[in-house]
Amino acid sequence: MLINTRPDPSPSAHDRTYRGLRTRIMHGEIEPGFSLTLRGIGKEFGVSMTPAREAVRRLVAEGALSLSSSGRVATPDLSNERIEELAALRSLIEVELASRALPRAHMALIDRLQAINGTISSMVENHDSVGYIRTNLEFHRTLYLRAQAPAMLAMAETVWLQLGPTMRKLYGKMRRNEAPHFHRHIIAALKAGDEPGLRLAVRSDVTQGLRMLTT
Amino acid sequence: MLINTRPDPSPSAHDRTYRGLRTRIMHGEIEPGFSLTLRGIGKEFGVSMTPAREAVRRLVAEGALSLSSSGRVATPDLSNERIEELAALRSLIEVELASRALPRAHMALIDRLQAINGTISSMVENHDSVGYIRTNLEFHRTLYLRAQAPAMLAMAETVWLQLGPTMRKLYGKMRRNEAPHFHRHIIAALKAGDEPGLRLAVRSDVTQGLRMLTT
DNA sequence: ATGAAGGCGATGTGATCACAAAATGCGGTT
DNA sequence: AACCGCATTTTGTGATCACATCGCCTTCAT
Repeated sequence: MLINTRPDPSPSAHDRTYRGLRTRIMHGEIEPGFSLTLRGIGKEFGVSMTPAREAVRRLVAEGALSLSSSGRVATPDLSNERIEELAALRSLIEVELASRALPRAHMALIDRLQAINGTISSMVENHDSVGYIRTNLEFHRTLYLRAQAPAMLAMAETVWLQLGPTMRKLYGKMRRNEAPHFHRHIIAALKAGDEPGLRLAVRSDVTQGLRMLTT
Repeated sequence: MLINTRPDPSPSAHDRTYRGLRTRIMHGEIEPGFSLTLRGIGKEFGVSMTPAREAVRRLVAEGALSLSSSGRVATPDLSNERIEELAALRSLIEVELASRALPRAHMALIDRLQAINGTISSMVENHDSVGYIRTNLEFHRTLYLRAQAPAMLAMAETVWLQLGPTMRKLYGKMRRNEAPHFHRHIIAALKAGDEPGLRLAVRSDVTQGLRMLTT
């Protein structure tokens, strides 16, 4: 063995661009309605227009970006009806994922979830909204990974992506010092092996935040 | 008024390519594992490699095509676990869509569903498997459109797309003359305004076909 | 006859270019 | 001072090209 200790030796340019944009959108670093240009994206990631276009097309296909009639690309400004739909989808899919993860949830997983929950609290104290969103998603993803259902998890992440820019607005108007309330219910239900309780806790956690956006 | 009676004056080249490939995949016209080339796609749709690449990237993002490590693109050959996941997703989302469509389902809609059901029967008689899949999806889409939930419908169509090539195999080994059995249950539940019955009928209809694939 | 090695063709990737359409800003008019 | 029209600039689209890589097939040696 000689060189190349990196796991992925050469991520293609369009993939780097895609991933970069994706995390920025999912973590709510871009406000809804913000408009992007292909040349700007290319310049930012040091690539030409071609990979930038491919990354944008991919994100448009996933609903993370919206394409105006003239081809202009921007982060979507969601209507209340669409937010309600996406919240319902989160609830449907994530409750199922949690339910499937429950029989496989050992103590080590619960410990990790509690540690992540602690990080979320510190994010709240530091008023770091992007960090809050990122760590909150990490909490959910850590749980759902145990479900061993990659297609469902991908679906859930697609919904997160669509809600990303809107999340920013949500946690902007959220009252501070509000720790992740229902996360404790989720952990308690996991410990007790209480499936109905887990379903209710996940549904509540997913629904609570989005509800204050549609009013 | 002079020219241009078409509703869409100039669908972009990549969009025509995308739509063409999409319907062929969703309707099961391509067998699982079939491999495609960008130049071949471009030649088929009369465009250059650039729009073909964009269409392919979009379809890969939706899970309709899979990308090998070397960048080769092919229709995915789904594992049994993935088929089970996608069937569960269909069940979750489509039951919700049907439930939301129920209060808006008037007699005209039920008549149209019955007409589509008749077309499905004729497709079965003619041994037209592609026509069967297409008309079957039309049945579901017609119902779900009444739910007025575009994000959910898009999600459901993404799942259909992923199952498209696999559907071909299913209806190949399905015994002929088997009319759409649970569709009658769906229509009956719609007429009666029976929500639990509707949920059960949709879940059964979605699950029955996929079950014989995973065995 | 069989297996390996080398070469040739096919294929994906990314950059660049020409072009059309849209947006922006400037200047003139009322 | 406000508004309309035109020109300039910006931006997306699609085609083409150069290049690296992968696969396949031929060919040669054992």
